[in-house]
Parts: sequence; C-alpha cells; structure tokens
Amino acid sequence: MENPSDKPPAGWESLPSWLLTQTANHAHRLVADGFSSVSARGYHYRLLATLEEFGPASQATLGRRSGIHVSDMVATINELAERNLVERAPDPSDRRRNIISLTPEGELQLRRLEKRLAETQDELLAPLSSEDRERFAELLSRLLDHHNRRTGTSEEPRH
Amino acid sequence: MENPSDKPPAGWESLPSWLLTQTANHAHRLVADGFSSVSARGYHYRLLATLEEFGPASQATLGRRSGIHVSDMVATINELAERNLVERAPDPSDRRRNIISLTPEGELQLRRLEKRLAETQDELLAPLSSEDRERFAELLSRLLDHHNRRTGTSEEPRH
DNA sequence: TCACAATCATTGGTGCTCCCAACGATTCGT
DNA sequence: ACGAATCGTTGGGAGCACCAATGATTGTGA
Repeated sequence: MENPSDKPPAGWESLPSWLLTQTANHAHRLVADGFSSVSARGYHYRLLATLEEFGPASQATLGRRSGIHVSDMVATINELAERNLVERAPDPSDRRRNIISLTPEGELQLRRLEKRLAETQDELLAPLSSEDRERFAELLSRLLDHHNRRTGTSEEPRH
Repeated sequence: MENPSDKPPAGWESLPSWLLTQTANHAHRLVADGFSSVSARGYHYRLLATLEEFGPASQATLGRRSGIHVSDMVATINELAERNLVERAPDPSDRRRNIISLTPEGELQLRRLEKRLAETQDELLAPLSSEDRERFAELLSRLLDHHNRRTGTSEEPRH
C-alpha cells in the first residue's frame, strides 16, 4: 500500500472479498514481521508446528498435514535443516522416504515463533472486544470449513 | 501413511491470523477464477474501477488511489493498454506525466469484471446468513480501518 | 536566475505463498 | 513379474506487495 492521499476511493472497497483479503494482508504482514525477527517465515513455523504435533514423518506426509506443497517442502526442510532445526534421515524401511524430525534447537525456535505469533494475534485483533473476537473467529471458521470442504482439501490416504 | 488421520492438525489452525489468511486465500482464488474467465487479474480490475471512479489521471495518482505500487502500475497499464482497455497519453502540461484514461472497451470489461465479482461475493459468503454477512463485513471493516490508520499513513501530498 | 529538491515513469530486482509438470528411484498391487 | 502408485527433487510460473535507482522534468527558494 502506498499513499491514499486522494480521498477514500469507493465501491469495491466495501466488498467482502476486498475487506477480507486486505485485512489478511495486514495479518500476514504482522505475522511475517514477527517471524522475521527470528529469521523465519510462515512455512517454517507450519512445518515445525506440524512436526511437534504429529511427530517425525516423511516429507510427503508432512506436506499433507501442514498444507505445504510437497515441492515447497523440499526447500523448507533444506532451510530448516541447514540451521539444525530439523533433521532429515533416510527411512530404513522405505528407501524412497526421508524421515524428518524436530531437533532440540527446532523446538526452541518453535517456542520463539509461538511467542511472536501470540503477540501478533493481539495486535491483529486490537480493535475488537473479547466477544467480537470470538464471533470473528467463529464466522471465519464457518467460511473456511465450507470452502475447505468444497475444494476437497483433505485427500483420503488410501493404501 | 499408517495414520489415516491426516486431517486438520491443531493449535495453529485455530489462530485468527490463520483463519483469516486461509479464508482470504479461498476468497482470492474465487475472485481470481472469476477474473481469469475474462483474462484479467486483480490489478486490472482495481485500475479500471479507479479510473471510472475518479476519471483520467497520471500513473502516480492512480497508484495512490488504487493502492497499486507505482512500479506495478507500469506493467498493469501496459497490459491493459495492449488490449485497448485503457489509453496512455502524454500530459501536455507536464511532460513527466502520462494521462491514463478508460476506453469504451475498458468500460465494457469493467462491467464484466463487476459481474463476476458480484457472483463471487455470494459464493464466498454462501454459508453465512444475511445478518452474519453484515456482522462479518463490519468486523472486517473495523480491523481494516484500524490497521490502515496504523500502517497506511496517508500523508498529504505537498500541493 | 540558478541550483537543489521533488515528482514522474520506468527498469529490474526481492520475498512469500500457492501451484504445476516431469523425472528417476523405489515400492506396492495383482 | 509388471504396471501402477508413491517419494523426493528440480525447475519452473502466477499473483500480490514492495524497494532502489535512474533520467527526465518541474517546482522552489535564495
């Protein structure tokens, strides 16, 4: 965004899709700023959090769990492994797979990221009351759920 | 995949910033799909709508009005001008400037984009009642306003 | 009036997120 | 045993937001 010095435009600025994406933009900026203060970005957090939540797993599985595309997963793991926040080891029982696991340093980093993230939530929702925040989250959840279902976000693992 | 429960993990998935950005993602996809059906993208619509709203202007002014960065404005105008949706003419009174104006074809295209956009809003808000939609928009407006003030810092152009 | 500051359009980048196609290697299903 | 499926990897692209620097032009102040 630059310099809306010329009066508030109009029309499209009141469309839900506009309000939503612009607000999300602010949210993303806030989150990204918090993360970048510890040299991380969204994907790093999502991967670390997923690892802690479900434990070590293959890259493909992690991709499904975190919603990160498998091809982006490679770079994300590279970046984290370079800093020893994550470990990439071959799976002895399936030579196609790597088993990715969280290191102690990775856990520490995750703690830091969670802290920044929590601060960010407050900053993001600053103008909203406690009840408003709840309603806001509820509305978003309803929308997100609906659209996640529609776009078949979770594929059945068949085997 | 020994664990068929590759579903919504937890924790971070309930954070407002996550709900917001992911929902915005769906919104963006819906909007983009609608736009792409007439070979356009967000910037095109924003520029065309701004032109109709305020009339012809220089690229820098359009950038301020639409929130499109001036350096992205160049490409956006190039793309629209190539299809005769917009006209780029030198400003006789200031040889630094171009005056950008909407062509009749541009207006037609704008009508098409508005139509797609209107359809998209309904798709986006499908699971919400009329009252919910209103509350949703109101909450988003409050947030957006707050953060625009904090960030957008619109300074007056020194005459 | 003349030098300096500011503005304008343009170029050529960056970063993040999401997404796609194709590849060799490996394992599974039948 | 053979074809189908899965895994990691590479190397892209789209879209949005943002930044720095440049040459041309215009404005301003001393």
